[in-house]
Amino acid sequence: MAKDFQASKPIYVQIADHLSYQIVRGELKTGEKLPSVREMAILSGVNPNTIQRTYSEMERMGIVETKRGQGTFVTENEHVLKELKIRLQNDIIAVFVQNMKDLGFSQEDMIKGLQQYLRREEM
Amino acid sequence: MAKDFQASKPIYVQIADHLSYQIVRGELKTGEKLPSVREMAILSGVNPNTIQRTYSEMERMGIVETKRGQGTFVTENEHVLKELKIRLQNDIIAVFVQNMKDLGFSQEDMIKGLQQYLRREEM
Amino acid sequence: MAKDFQASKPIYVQIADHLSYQIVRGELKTGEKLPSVREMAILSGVNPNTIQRTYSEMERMGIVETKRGQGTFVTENEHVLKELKIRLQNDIIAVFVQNMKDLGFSQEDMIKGLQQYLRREEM
Amino acid sequence: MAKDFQASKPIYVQIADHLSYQIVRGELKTGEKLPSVREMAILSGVNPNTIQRTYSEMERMGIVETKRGQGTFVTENEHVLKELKIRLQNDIIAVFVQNMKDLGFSQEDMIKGLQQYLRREEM
DNA sequence: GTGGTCTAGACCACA
DNA sequence: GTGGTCTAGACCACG
Repeated sequence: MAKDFQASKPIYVQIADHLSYQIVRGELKTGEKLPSVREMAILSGVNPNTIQRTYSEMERMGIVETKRGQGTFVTENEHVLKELKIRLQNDIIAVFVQNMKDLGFSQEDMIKGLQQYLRREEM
Repeated sequence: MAKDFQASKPIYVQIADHLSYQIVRGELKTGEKLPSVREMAILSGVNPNTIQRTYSEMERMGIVETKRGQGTFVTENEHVLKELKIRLQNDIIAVFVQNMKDLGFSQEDMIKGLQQYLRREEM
Repeated sequence: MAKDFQASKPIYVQIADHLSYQIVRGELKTGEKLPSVREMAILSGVNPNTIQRTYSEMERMGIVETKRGQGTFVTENEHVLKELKIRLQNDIIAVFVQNMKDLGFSQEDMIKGLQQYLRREEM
Repeated sequence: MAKDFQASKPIYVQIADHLSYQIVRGELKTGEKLPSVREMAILSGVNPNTIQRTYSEMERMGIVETKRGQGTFVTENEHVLKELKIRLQNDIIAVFVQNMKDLGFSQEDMIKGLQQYLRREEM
């Protein structure tokens, strides 16, 4: 037990997630060009191949579209973006629920705890 | 070089968190003896100094008590444990709320999303 | 015009197609273990990374399943294999029809030509 | 090294096939002059010797006729062109039948599959 | 052993 | 310039 320090997701997934967040939040707008593979590699401090894989995965998921010789662009398919948002939301909730469960909280506790937290924050 | 995505928390904090979780969940019971610094270091694959720091921090927070020549024990102060649970819960909720905010969800959305998720999971 | 000599598909796709054929023809049976990435790399005379990609793609398509530390296996999902056969068949027919069209044959000609060919071959 | 998958046919044969297709489809008309060896070499990005060989082969098959000092022309012998078309058609069908066989389809399956495909395409 | 990830550096096709 | 593919060699986690 307890040997999984740094058991982080693959870098190419981390970057994909990061970009997905930016897209969902509108920081990267629909149709907008992403940094080129090489640029992004420098920005992220990783090898271009890793970014290549990130972009490939995102294309496979329909989040971006690549045009040879032109670049990689955020899809304009709103449906895909909506699904993406739902997926990301689900992941967040799943982590939350798991953690709360681990702490021994019931479902009711979770909702109450969240409501209290939000009420406090509002003030 | 250049592989430090998601700059994880210091190892000694990670271990402290991990132990705190175990305590709150009752896997480590109140009054129970923790593994010695050396044992824990081997279990965690970490330098004993790191564990020393973990235990010091936890003692500072009142979560554990060390008795010279005997070892480190989970506190029997129920109030502290209760506070600990609340603090961990708070951290989880804070992360959740931040992530949901980043995705552009309102407070109302968060609660509704959570409720839906729990309802789905129940089935 | 006419500059696309050797415009062959990527090697990793060629190998995937080759394996798919073997699977559909039953030379690689359902549940059977494929050669390891390294073995296959030597057999094919390519870099292990290329085979890795081949296997990844095939897993993504559900044709094979990989078990960490054990190997890569032909799926036992008959439905997927059926779909695969249909897809491969479709590809073959599409090429055939395109070529025949290029030669100026009508749809009727294609069928008649095929029937004649088969009749001749039977004898 | 080791990149010769799908050992493609010799280039001079590829070019001959390509020209034959154009002739059969009427893009190169009977009696029409083909590009000179040097022109064709540049167009194809190939050594003139290779084109020379292409033209020689095609002459041997009676598909073209070369006139010293004038150039190379598509034959006006309709019979040869007819045979050429039949030969090309045969090659296409042979490949198709072989591939379908490899996939485990019977002769009946082939015809049915083709008919279905054409019917689908019509829509 | 297995597959999975990553790097470094190369060449290609497209525009 | 762009993305796409491939190689060579390395390290990791899993069993």
